[in-house]
Amino acid sequence: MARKKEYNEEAVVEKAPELFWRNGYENTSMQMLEKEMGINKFSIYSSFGSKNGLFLESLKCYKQRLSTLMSKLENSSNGLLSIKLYFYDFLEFSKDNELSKGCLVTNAANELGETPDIEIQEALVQFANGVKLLFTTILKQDSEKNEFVVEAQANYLLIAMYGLSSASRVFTAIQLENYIEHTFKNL
Amino acid sequence: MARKKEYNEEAVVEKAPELFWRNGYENTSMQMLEKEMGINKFSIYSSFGSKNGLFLESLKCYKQRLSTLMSKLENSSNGLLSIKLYFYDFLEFSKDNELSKGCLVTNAANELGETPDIEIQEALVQFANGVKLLFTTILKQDSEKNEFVVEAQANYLLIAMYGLSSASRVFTAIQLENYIEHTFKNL
DNA sequence: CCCAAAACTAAACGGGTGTTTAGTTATTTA
DNA sequence: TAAATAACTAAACACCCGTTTAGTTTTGGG
Repeated sequence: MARKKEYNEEAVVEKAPELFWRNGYENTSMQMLEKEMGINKFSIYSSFGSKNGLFLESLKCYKQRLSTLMSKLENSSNGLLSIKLYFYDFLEFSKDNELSKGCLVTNAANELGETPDIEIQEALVQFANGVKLLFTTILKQDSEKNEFVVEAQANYLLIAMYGLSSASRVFTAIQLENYIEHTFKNL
Repeated sequence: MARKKEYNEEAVVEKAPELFWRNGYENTSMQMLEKEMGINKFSIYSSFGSKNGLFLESLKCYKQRLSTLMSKLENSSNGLLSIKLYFYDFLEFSKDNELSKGCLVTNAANELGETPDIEIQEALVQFANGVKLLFTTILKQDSEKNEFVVEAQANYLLIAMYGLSSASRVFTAIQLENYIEHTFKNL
């Protein structure tokens, strides 16, 4: 064997999501990542293979951070009210200054071009499936709803969440609160 | 005087929005624009000044195309039902293949970085204001709604439209239809 | 008819991108 | 302690970007 790494991979990768989240994939350069992560390009490439690889690891980090909110929802028992709270929690979670950074996953989806990277696309789809499943589980707490209603409402809420994430980067907190309240009035 | 232009500015600029719409601003290169518009870079620069200038002109084109739908809504008298129809009309308008290209304005907003171009930002805000004003006008057709309700609902519908545009690039037609129906359920 | 001016072509420009590669330093093991 | 090997530094790589510029062609007015 030989020389040891001077950095901890799991520690430095934590610095990457913030940049991708704030600037998007294309507008985050290796130069910025070098500076933010505190290691140079060679080390990034030897640890993560490519910018794409690093982004995929960043997605994992992001999901883990968001898992706090998702666990809270998963362990709640107030049905729709809990989901509404999740919407508000998400806004708080993604708050940057007066505006929000949106959602790393949604931002990445909005950035997808005509020929998207398959691995990234797959990661985004899986994340969406996870959120929808979570909504479905909570909605089923209300035994009055049959499976078709649950399916339709979960779909509705998934798209509403997607829209909220995207819109949160542009609209004010008051407007977003108004949006959430109206969104749940319809259920 | 001297030589005449071999192309018509108003004709060639019509080709640009499609590219920006489909690929976004950053992922549309001058090379692609040259090919699509059928004139070379020098001509583009002498007619539109810069890539930014061309994009601003493209936004104008896009607004004009969308104005067909907006006029239809403006001249309707079925209140909320007309707005719902506008949502469906928009999906049809933005249809590409099985998925949609979304909305050029929304796509641009989703692409905005930390220090956005002022002119572009202004154009996007003005567009949003126009849509909101249109929704407000239609909502006022229902005399039962006081001004606060109208304001809140217009805001809600604006964000819902923003979300729908963003989501339309990712979700299926059935999912989007389900979203629209839920959106208008309790207004 | 000729010359000035505008429109064209095409190449070059400077800079930034993601990625790779020499060359050096440090550490482990035999 | 010496050879081997992995981690580091930093420069170079090839490419693409938006933009400009030199040089040519076309045109219209004096």
